Amino acid sequence: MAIQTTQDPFRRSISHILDIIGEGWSLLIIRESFFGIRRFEEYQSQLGIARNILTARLKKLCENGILERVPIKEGAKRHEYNLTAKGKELMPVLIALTQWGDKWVYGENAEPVIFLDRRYAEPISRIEVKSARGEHLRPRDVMVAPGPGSTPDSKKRIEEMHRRTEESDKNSKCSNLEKSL
Amino acid sequence: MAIQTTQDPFRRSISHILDIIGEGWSLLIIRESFFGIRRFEEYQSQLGIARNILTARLKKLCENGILERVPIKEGAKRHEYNLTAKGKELMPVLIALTQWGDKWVYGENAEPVIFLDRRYAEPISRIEVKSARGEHLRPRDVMVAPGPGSTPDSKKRIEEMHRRTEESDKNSKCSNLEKSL
DNA sequence: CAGTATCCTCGCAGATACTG
DNA sequence: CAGTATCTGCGAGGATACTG
Repeated sequence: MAIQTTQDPFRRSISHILDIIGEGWSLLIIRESFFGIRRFEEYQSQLGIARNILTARLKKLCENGILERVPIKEGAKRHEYNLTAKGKELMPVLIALTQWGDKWVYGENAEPVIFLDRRYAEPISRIEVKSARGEHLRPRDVMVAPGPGSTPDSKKRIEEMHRRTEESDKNSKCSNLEKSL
Repeated sequence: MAIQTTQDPFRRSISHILDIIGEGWSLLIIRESFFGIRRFEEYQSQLGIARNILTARLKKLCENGILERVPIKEGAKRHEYNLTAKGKELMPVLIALTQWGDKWVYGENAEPVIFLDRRYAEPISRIEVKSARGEHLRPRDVMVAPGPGSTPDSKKRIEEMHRRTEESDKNSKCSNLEKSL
C-alpha cells in the first residue's frame, strides 16, 4: 500500500499499525485468540482460512510479538500460540470496534458480544473517552493534535484543521443529529 | 476473504466491521477526515493514493454512512466529504489503535499524536476499560462472552474458553511480565 | 496434527490519460 | 478541480496434495 514515510510524523502512526494488524485475517486471528483458540487446526477450522495463509499470518503475528509460539508441554514438538502482553493489550481496540458495530451496524436489538470483568463475571461498562477532568467526552469534543516533536508549522495546520471542522459541522446535512451526539 | 455467515453469532461482529472499514485505505481516509481533510484532491495528495481507488473508497465509505457527500455551497457542483455521526464515533477506535501503537510500537519516547479535549484544549486522559464498579480493568481481567441471543451450548464453550485462558497463562513464557500487566 | 509446497485466481492498488 | 476510464502488476487468499 506504499506507506509514505516522508509524511508528517503525527500522521504515520495509524498506517504503521495497520501494517502490523491490518492484513485481512490478522485481527480475526487475534479475536479467536481472545476466544481461547490456541492451536493451528483450531484457527483453521474456526476461520475457514487457507492453511498456507494461516501459516503466514501466525508467523507474522509472532514476529511482531503479538502471539508467542510455545511448546504444548516441556520439550514437546507440538506448539500453541498464546497472546503476549502486547497482544492482550489489543483488547481495547477489539472492544472499541465491537461497541461501534453494536451501535451502528447491528443496532440496539443485537448484542452479539459481551465483555466480562473476569473477576466478578459481570459485564464491564462500555469503553469511554474521558477528559483529564474525568468528564465523558463525545466524539465531537475530541480533536487531534501533533505531539511535542512536530514540525514548526504544525500549529498553523492544526488551527486550520479546527476551523474546518467547525465549518463542516455547520455545513453538515444532519446537523441536528450531530449536535445530540 | 470469505466471511463465514454460518458461524457463531457472537463471532461475526468483528469480521463484518472489517468488511466495512478493513480495506487497506479506508481507515487512513477516515483518519484524514479527523484531521480536517474534506476534498478529493486533498485526500489524494495527503495519502498518495491512486485516484480511481480513492473514488472507490470514498464511494464505499459514503454507502456505509461513514462519510457524507455534500455540495460545498448551496447548489454548487463541487462536493466535499464530511464525517457523519457514525463516522465520528470511530474516534475511540482510532484512539485505541494509537494508544496501542504509542506503547508497543513507538515506545515511551515517541508521542506522535495527542488527542485533545476540544473545549479546554487540553490532552484527554487515555482511553480506559472500566468495570461496572468503576475500577480500571487490565486486559487480563477482561473476558469475552456470548450475548443473550446465543446458542444453548454457549455456556459450555465459554467455560472451556476460560479454562484455556487460565491454562495458557500458566504456560506462557513471559508469565511474570504478564502478571504485572 | 501441524504444518509445507504448488498452483491458480481475483481484485486491490498504481499509473496515466481523458473529461466537464 | 474532481473525478472517470483503461490497462497492468502483484500479492493476498483459496484449493489441494504432500510430509514428519
